[in-house]
Amino acid sequence: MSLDTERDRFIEDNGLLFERLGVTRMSGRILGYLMVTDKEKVSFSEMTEALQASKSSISTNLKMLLQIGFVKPLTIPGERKTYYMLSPEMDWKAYFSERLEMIGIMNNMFKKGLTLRSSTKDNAAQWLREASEFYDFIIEEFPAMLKRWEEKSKTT
Amino acid sequence: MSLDTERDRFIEDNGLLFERLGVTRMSGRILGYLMVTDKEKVSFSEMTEALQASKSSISTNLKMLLQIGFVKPLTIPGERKTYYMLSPEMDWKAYFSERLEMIGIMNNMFKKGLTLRSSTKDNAAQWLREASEFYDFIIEEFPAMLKRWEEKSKTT
DNA sequence: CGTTTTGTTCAGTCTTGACCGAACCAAAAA
DNA sequence: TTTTTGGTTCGGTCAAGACTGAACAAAACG
Repeated sequence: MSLDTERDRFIEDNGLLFERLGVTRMSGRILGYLMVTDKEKVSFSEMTEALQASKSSISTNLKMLLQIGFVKPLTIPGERKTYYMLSPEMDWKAYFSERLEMIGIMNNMFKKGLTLRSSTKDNAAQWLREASEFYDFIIEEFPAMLKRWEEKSKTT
Repeated sequence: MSLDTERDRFIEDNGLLFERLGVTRMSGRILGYLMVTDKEKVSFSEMTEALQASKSSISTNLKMLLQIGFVKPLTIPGERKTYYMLSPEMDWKAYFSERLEMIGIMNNMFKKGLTLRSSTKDNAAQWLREASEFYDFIIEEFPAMLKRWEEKSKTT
């Protein structure tokens, strides 16, 4: 298999993975491209070219990736265009903390459900309490875990 | 606000939440209904009635919830129908472990990407390495965290 | 046996939203 | 000023998949 088709395959696979994760296929392709391209920085038009996608799709999805912090813009004096690269300052800790918010929302549903029940002793109430206790635990432990990461990565 | 519309609101909200999480709205409604109903067990037809949904939709989504382990079937001697309830043996630990697999798949992409690169020293390679190290860390730490939960919940 | 109850499955519909093309805009260049 | 470049935005299209309804099974009942 040629190197390029293997990379192309990787890019498409990443698109499909992102789709499974609930994000757009195109954002996965953009990130996949940035992961395997040999260019140290990539312009907007190079993306539309490489991925054979419309400017609007690249624009929208690239903006999302910038927003999340996966990708960083890079401008050069005397050059009009903006280049893009995988963000060297990517903060995985912050990213995961954000994702943790969904856990919190789910937990709120459990607690809310509990307040809506007539009985607080039957099976459903018990179930909700256990669910909420587990989520409480996760929400409590996760920051400590991320802190351990901080310590560990600081030493390298 | 009447109690029932508040519960109905909760059920719909749970549907919308599940949708955000990438599962079907209907599965969220079913689970939401089981969370707030006062019945200790609910039959198939009660669900179609309560949620005003088709038998096929209930059938499909209920099967999914049974599969994940959120819901448990309950049969009664001398009765034809199957009843359903929030599973008293719900294993949150196992559930979270399953979800962790997505992290593993993402991590594999990072590692795969790294092998496809010409250079292992440039920014993208560095980015991939850091990403993978972080995911390695999570995958390594999570089981210990779940074990702590085990210990903690065992004492109650 | 038929009939009724309980649920599954499958073809079709309808909605959502990702993506495209074209119009548009801002800034630099000419 | 006019033109070119780089990118955004907006309306429309198209595909995926969630949900429906109807046809189908299986098992209990009469």
